[in-house]
Amino acid sequence: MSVDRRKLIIEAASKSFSLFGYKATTMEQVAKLANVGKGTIYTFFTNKEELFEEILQELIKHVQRIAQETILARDSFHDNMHRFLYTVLEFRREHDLMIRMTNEITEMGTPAAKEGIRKVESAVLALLSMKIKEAIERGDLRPCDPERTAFAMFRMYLAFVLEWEVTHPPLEKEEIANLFDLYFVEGLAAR
Amino acid sequence: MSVDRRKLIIEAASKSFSLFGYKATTMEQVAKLANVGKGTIYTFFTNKEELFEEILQELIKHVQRIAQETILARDSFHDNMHRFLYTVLEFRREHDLMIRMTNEITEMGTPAAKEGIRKVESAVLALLSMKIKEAIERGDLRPCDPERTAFAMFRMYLAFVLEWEVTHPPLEKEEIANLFDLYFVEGLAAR
DNA sequence: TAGCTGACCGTTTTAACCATTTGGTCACAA
DNA sequence: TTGTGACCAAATGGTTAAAACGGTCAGCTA
Repeated sequence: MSVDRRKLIIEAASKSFSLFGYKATTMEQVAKLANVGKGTIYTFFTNKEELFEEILQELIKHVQRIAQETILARDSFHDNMHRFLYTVLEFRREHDLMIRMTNEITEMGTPAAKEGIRKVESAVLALLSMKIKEAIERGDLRPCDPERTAFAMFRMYLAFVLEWEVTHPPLEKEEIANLFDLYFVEGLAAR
Repeated sequence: MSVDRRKLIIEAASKSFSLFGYKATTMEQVAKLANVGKGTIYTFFTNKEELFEEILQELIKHVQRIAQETILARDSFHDNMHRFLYTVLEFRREHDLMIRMTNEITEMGTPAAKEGIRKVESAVLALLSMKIKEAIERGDLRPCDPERTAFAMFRMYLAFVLEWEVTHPPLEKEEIANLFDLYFVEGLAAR
């Protein structure tokens, strides 16, 4: 084997998807970037969508690994959850392909990009859901539906990190952590 | 005075905005529907935007009145808040003009419709914020920033009512109330 | 003559057109 | 056997003439 053409293609496509988005990335461009003939791409991937899917799966694994690493046994549930959610959203905010997909959704309505974001979020939610389930079994959290709880936590975080600053001055990382703690962990009921 | 032309115009425009949306509503169409000349509209409203604004203000007053009525002194904070939020979102789900604006945002990106939704939500948030402030003063809630709390509550409700059912079976009104209570009022911390 | 109107104006949007580019194939070269 | 780029139908982008639009105003009518 001289060179791993599959890997070359994935690297080229990944770069192009991040740089120009799904729609603006052409198979010819990918072929040129990877120094392979266009036909070669189709020996590894049935079509453009599947090539994108492959890169998406890598992205998901990446964010999952990063998120996993934030969970530290010695820390409290609150600290762990906050770090977890913040890491995921920082990843979303900083990773080129994520940024590009978000832009592509708002500017055009590219279904592939929409599905991409949805899949990443769904993977994160599954992981978060698992962590919540463990916390319940450990006795750190009250019994509750892990899936719904993960959904609620993630949406609230998303709202504070991405939507709040549309109409208000952005919140500090610390402030978001405190709000998360107050609303979700402690509860608002007067004691 | 024979007929209140201003009122005729507002009724016709309201119908058309609800039926076809902001962009697809033409001033000529409104004039025909109202049985007035096109020029007459411009004796009451400086332009299309102001005509829309007027109808939006009526919509905001309407949702505010309806939401206000859900607050009953004899009921608990939890019951009141839930009824409040649910009423607002039911209004959003059922009112023709709200539905049409939401569609217009997702299908095209009409700025007027986007601003419209934003204004209604902002008015609701202000009202909710006030109610939370009262609850804190009354001692029903812990001290917290009313604006941020209103934002968090509303976003979470929106997420459960509108977004959850994109990927899951929809939640019953009762279930949402319970989740709201568990996450927001009681808190998830093990006791 | 005050209130109302629809023909009219400059601008924007739509639609029809064609040239180019695209994702995907396959006969052939290495 | 593995890899390729010329090739194809389909999709897209650019262009431009025609239609439709928001907004105005001279003149009509009650």
